[in-house]
Amino acid sequence: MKEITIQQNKVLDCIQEYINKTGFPPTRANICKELGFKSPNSAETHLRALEKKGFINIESGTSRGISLVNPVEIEENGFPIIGLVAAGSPTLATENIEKTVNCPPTFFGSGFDYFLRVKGLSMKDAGIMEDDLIAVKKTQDIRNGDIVVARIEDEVTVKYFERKSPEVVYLKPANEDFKDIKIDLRETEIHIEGKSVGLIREN
Amino acid sequence: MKEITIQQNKVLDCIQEYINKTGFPPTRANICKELGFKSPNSAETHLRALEKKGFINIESGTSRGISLVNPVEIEENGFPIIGLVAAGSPTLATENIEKTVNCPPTFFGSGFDYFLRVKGLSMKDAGIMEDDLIAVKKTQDIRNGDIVVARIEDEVTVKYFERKSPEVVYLKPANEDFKDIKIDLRETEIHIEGKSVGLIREN
DNA sequence: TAATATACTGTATATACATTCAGTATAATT
DNA sequence: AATTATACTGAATGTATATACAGTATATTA
Repeated sequence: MKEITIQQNKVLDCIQEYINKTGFPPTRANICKELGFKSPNSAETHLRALEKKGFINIESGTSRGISLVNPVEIEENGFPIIGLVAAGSPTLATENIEKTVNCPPTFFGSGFDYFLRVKGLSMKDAGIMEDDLIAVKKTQDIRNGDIVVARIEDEVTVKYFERKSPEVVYLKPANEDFKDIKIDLRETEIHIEGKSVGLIREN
Repeated sequence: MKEITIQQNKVLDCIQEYINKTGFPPTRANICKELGFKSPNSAETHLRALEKKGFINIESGTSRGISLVNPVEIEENGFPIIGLVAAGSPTLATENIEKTVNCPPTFFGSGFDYFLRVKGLSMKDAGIMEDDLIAVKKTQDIRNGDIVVARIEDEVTVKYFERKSPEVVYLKPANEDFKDIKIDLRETEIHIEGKSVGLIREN
């Protein structure tokens, strides 16, 4: 964004005010009237300068085709959506990323790392439905009752976490059609990928 | 604000989307192209109807002189959260806004207008839990099975919508502890505030 | 039964508007 | 010394656009 002159700034402000007042952008003639110009070409040249400097867009051949280029997104906050595949750890490898979602990092309070697309209805009673996006925070700081993204061997699941003893952990679904998964840590290895800190559903 | 027809609502949505997309309102021809009309007069008559009913203003003799009476675009990307109170229509009045959430307008596909904080568990089996935020799109274009924000008298609820006949509408909860609400339109007036197009849960 | 609202197609036209060309003038670069 | 950018007036022109008029058709209301 280059520097702007005083007159060009007046024109820019004029456009903004006109839109606020009427709901649609001004014509060249409108700008002339507002700023006291006597030729539509005065407005035209200023508009071209503003376009060249990146402050506005002008749709060619279109009446009132002026649109303001707002400094757009302050931060580019793209968070990846990862498909929850039955096998394998959710990785941030490009091939596993469906797309990215733009939202503030503080969207779900303390922060999160990625979205996981849920398959199945094992957490139905916790309000987590098929194809919902869980906001996952990578952490090992898990407490009983947290909803965790856990991996056993190559299987990744979303479940309630409950530690019964130093050796025994339960992964509990929120759906009576599914059974609790009991894990004896002396026999089976379990990896906690993170925990759910929020949810997004796209209808 | 009188009632609006489905076609008129499509035109209204079209205007809103066009403004969001381009920054300026559409011409009659633009609307025709978007909605598949073959005559500019199709758009014209709808516009006049919308003006008569108070949804838009039309500046006479002015190109693209359409402005929305209820511009939902409050800020760049700030969407208000409105508490679902038992009494009264959810309004965008300042005192009803808990806070605003920043996210892209296209977060849930086609766009939405505000968030509604859900009270109660009547939509539990649809994965809508207490204190969840429903993304609500103001529209009258409702189909059977849609989750709607409906108002009967002063009571606002979130339910499945199902029209049984021209006179009978059912509002169905997604929780066996709650009963279907049967509404005879000849006796009771029902206002559809909008429909749910998405959901956010903050853990 | 007539009148009105909705929902369109299709044609026509005055004018609102973008845009180019021709100038004048001053200040800042190269 | 020659460009280039800024800052305007003034006139000209093609077209983008609003808008009226003439129809067709269905549904609702008085």
